[in-house]
Amino acid sequence: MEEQRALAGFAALSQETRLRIVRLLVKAGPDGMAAGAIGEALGGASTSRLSFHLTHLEHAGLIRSRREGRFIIYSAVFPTLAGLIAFLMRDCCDGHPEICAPVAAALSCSCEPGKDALHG
Amino acid sequence: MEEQRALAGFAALSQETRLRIVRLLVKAGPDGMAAGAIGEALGGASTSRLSFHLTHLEHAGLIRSRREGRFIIYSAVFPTLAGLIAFLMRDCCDGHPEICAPVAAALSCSCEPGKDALHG
DNA sequence: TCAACCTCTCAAGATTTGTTGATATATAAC
DNA sequence: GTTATATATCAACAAATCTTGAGAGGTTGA
Repeated sequence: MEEQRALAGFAALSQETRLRIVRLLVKAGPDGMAAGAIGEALGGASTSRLSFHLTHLEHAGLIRSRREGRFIIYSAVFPTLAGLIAFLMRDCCDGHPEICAPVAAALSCSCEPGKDALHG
Repeated sequence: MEEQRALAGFAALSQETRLRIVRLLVKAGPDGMAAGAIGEALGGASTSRLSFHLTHLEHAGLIRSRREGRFIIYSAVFPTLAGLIAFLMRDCCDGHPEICAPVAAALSCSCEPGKDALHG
């Protein structure tokens, strides 16, 4: 990932409504959620405001959309999220694994079956 | 990490000068760098501009400072970086490890000795 | 075709953020 | 104690961003 793309990603995540949308979609997984359902989950944002932020996030590559009937379904783009993290931490631990270990540990959630984030 | 703190963190990373500073300090590790050295590495930012961004980053908890003689040394705060990532990806893979695996892989740099990020 | 539904686009105003240049504070060297 | 070095603070202006409200584009079902 190059700098400009990373900047766009972090800028997209730096706004309350957008951060909530992304977290919602991260939890929703590949199925995603319709724009209206997202708006409801956020406690009722106006459609123009919601659309503004969804467009912003999509342009940053953090989410993508597909049409299903009259709904538009949004879902998280996990590789972009991964790219942001990788960009930020690149060359972090050159020769000193213990330095960025807490960062790596933050991600060892239930992704790896049988591994416990707290006690693994 | 709570939402407001995460927002502050991402906002801090969403600006070109600040993102460069953080990456510089992530590479520098615990030793950190003096403000002046950071400014030079950035290609010469005015002291007020540099100070503005360093203060912003410190307030967001992404970096911290200590005085050494007449220098002020800044260094990255890795746990905060880890917290940002964890906040973003929390509950990401509930029952579906394969979904956020690429995100976890992005961090399996040389942190874990003997593990290769590309082929591990 | 008409009506209902879901979502997007646009323009205007309000707010937030970043830059600049001047000045202030703190430490060190002479 | 005077000068040089290193960094922080302040005020003013410039620029980017967010919200609102009105209206338009597609899609579905009668």
